[in-house]
Amino acid sequence: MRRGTMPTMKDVAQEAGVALGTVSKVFNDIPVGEDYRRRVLDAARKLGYQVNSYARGLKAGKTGTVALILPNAYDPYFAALADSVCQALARRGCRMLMAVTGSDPDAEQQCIRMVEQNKVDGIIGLTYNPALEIPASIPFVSIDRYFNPAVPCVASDNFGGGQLAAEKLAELGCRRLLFLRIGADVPGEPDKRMGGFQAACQARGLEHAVMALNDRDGYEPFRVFLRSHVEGGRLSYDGIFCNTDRLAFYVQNMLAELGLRVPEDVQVVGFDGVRRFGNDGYYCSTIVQPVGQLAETSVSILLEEDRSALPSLICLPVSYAPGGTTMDG
Amino acid sequence: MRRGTMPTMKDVAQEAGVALGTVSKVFNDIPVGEDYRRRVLDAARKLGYQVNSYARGLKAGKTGTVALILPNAYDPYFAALADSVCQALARRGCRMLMAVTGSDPDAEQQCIRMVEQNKVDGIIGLTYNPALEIPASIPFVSIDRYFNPAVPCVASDNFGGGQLAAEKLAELGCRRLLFLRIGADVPGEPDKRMGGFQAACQARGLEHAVMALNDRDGYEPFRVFLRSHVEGGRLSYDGIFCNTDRLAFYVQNMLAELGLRVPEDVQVVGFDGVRRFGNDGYYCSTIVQPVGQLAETSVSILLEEDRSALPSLICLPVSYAPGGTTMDG
DNA sequence: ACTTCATTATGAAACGTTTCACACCGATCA
DNA sequence: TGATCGGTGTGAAACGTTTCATAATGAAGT
Repeated sequence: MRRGTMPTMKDVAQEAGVALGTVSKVFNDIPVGEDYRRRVLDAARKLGYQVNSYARGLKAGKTGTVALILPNAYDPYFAALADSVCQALARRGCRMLMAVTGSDPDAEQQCIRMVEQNKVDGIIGLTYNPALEIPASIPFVSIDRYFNPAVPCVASDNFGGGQLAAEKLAELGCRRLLFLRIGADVPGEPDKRMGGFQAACQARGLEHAVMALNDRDGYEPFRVFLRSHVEGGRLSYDGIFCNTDRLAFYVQNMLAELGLRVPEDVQVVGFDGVRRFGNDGYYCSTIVQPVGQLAETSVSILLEEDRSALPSLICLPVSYAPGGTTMDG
Repeated sequence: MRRGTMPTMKDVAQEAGVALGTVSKVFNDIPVGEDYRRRVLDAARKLGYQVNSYARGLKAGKTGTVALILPNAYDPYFAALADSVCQALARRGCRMLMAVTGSDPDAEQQCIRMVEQNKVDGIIGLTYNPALEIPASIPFVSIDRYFNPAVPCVASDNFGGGQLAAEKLAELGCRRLLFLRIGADVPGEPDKRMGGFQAACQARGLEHAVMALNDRDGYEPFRVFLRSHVEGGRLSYDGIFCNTDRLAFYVQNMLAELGLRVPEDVQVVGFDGVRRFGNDGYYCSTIVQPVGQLAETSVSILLEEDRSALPSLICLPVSYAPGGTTMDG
């Protein structure tokens, strides 16, 4: 074998006294006589051979790499997702290429082009651009965004989560509910949280109101809104459902400013189930998204061989967890 | 051009009426006549051509991909680091391959083998295995771990951070300081936090004590320790420096349990500068690590062409930020 | 003993780049 | 006018795999 450079399949073939194709078969789990297999593996071990995945990627098209496109990597929900996806891929012997977009539609499109050129085996995207051009040549799974029936979407049961939140608040004694929503105007899954909430309120004949804001508006209008609904030291609502834990976190601070106690005066439920820093609890009472399952399901759909009959939307069950902002502890 | 498949350089060359090598030069920023350059770029745009990075990786060895190896992706400090590294790489037109190890030394070694086979241009690692075998063929930059002078390490000024914490607490009126440390027994940079703390205490003639625990011990022994040092409703210490914000977060809860008020009875300073969930503050008063600079510096050292005279240790300045657990707000 | 057939190893071709020795061209100079 | 030379475009070879048509082998049937 040539020195000073990584050994190649040819070197292994020579060392083992077999043909090049035989070595290739061994490393691709294609049946080969037991004695041949052994000779190849021994030679490979002896030389410290490792498959060059770039040569493989060039010839076979399969690269064992999947791209994850996220708005950012530091928000706890996205961070948890990235971690889970990375592990789910590792279990299958795949690598994760990560790209962050800052929620910018143009950056998202550019990321897709970038990973397309990188010949990944698939893309998992949590994106904000409904007009995203997805190359037909690369399998794509969308998380939380149901843009297009042709693109499989994996999401939590957002409608059910909205219902659950309203029902929990009602059970805990709330009579006048408020839904607070912040986010981009994406026609994705998360909007269904409101639908579920409203449906449950109507079914129970509960008084309820809704206030929705766009990300770029910031949280300030919520503060103004809440202040304007305080009368005689009491808020017109006794239960608030926020569409993210982050919003619920802010709302707690706003309520404290107004001299309102949580959960005694107002109960608050968030959405996401993001763990607290210390990982020993939640930031608030919340509807917990099954992040691990979300990742596992996305990966298995993405890597599914038979792409003829893929589901267009998979909803995963959510659950409720008390976190100190409701009367159940 | 052949249909139903991605265009290649050959297609572009044909379309533009130039040679293959000329197209290659254009896409590698090698000088070429202006008219040729234009013809090539026009043809490429028309065909929607994109360089196949696997073919490039095979021939040239450069892949434009860098691996980041982390214990996990969900801890806020690691998440922030991952986000920053991803952005720093993107600015340079590179992609980030992410691997998580769960702090397991064997998993770390396996990750290195995995990315080695993937022919990355370099590895940025935050690892716990001091005996890690790093292939000489791949540039490696270590974050926070100064294992080996031959491997460049980028870290915060941990010694200075320890000093700063002690000095701040002293300035704020503390007289009996306690250092609490948790973590793996890695002989890396973070241990210097204690050194700096002790040096500053000695320089000022301050009474001080230290308690250090291994990750696997959990936080419980700290609780026991603190309880045993309460006498007559007062703790024997009036200032606590924790080696991570996470620990400081737990310590706050423990102190509250003991009926001690933070910061009135005891002031607490953490380390890391992790932002709170809402990103509008810190979890505690803390020594802030310059995460963005850490990432930027690591990447630029990793991608440095001239590898003959690399620094073996780069210390980046830390700063202090009040976060509600000290008397300065 | 000869054919047939299934099984399995073989090695050349191809994947899409980069590189480099070479050819070409116009300019400079004796 | 002819030789020399720097500059620039050309295209064949090489990178390390996978694939596939072919050859070799051995077992079974006549």
